[in-house]
Amino acid sequence: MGRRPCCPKEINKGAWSREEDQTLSKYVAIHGEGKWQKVAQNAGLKRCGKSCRQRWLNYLKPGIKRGDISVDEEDMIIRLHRLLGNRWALIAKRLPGRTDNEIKNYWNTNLSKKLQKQPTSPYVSSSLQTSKRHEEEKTKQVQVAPEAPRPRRVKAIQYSEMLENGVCEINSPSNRVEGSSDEASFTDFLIDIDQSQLLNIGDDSNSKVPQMEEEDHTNIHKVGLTNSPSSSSPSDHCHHLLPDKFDPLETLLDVELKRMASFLGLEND
DNA sequence: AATCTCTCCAACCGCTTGTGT
DNA sequence: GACACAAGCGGTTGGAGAGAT
Repeated sequence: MGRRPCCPKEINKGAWSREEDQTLSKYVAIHGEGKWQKVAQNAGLKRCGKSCRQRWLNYLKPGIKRGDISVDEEDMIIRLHRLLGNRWALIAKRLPGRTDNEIKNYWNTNLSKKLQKQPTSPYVSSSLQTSKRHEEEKTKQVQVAPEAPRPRRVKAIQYSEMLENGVCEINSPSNRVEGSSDEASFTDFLIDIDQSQLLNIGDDSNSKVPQMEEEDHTNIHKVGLTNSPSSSSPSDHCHHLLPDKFDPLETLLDVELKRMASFLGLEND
């Protein structure tokens, strides 16, 4: 009993023809994205649903930018990679119009080689190195292990009110384990945050993170470090649903990206 | 001109996660 | 809780084109 094949036997493989692209584009334009297996069947494409999805998302979807990755984008990729490791999808979300596949390919074909040639500051692009302003930055670059711990995916998160000492505790309903202590489920959830990366951002004494942001991620730090048995039970606090999905990783990214924006003179973006 | 080697990138593949029943 | 299915993700592969010999 092997794995059930995800695709019919009679499927096309390899490069997509113009006709196939048109067929897929028309179908998605009419019926929308999703249900990719049905897209493949209903549109009359002899393709695997996954293949249709990938073709659409990486190539046909309106707004996809192709080629000519700018210096700014390159810097962004380098810095995001330092922060996130090989989480191409997350990196791609921060680069409008770029796909995870393209960024991954660009990294593998260009940046990884480029950075290999710069062993002393592996995460600083050549453009950055030429800038005096970036000289400081260079000394601060810390290489992230390629096998940096993978953050968990987090859905809706509840958090308790700010405590008197300014510590915010986070509770994730989806991660709460029946029968386990609240502390355990907290710890489980908090693995989501790579503390070394947090510290990497936070201990940057030279960084000019605006005060508000400093407070923001200080709180996140404390979330990760306040998980002591002495802390009061989360059930003691009234929980509030955040207005929107709150993703600690996103918060971290925002902090880092604001730094980047300021760095690149794009503060108003 | 022919052949080989290298580079790039679209596409494939297997695994994980989310969701519905 | 178990299962099935869909979607998402990242590593890898293979073909096309460019450059070298």
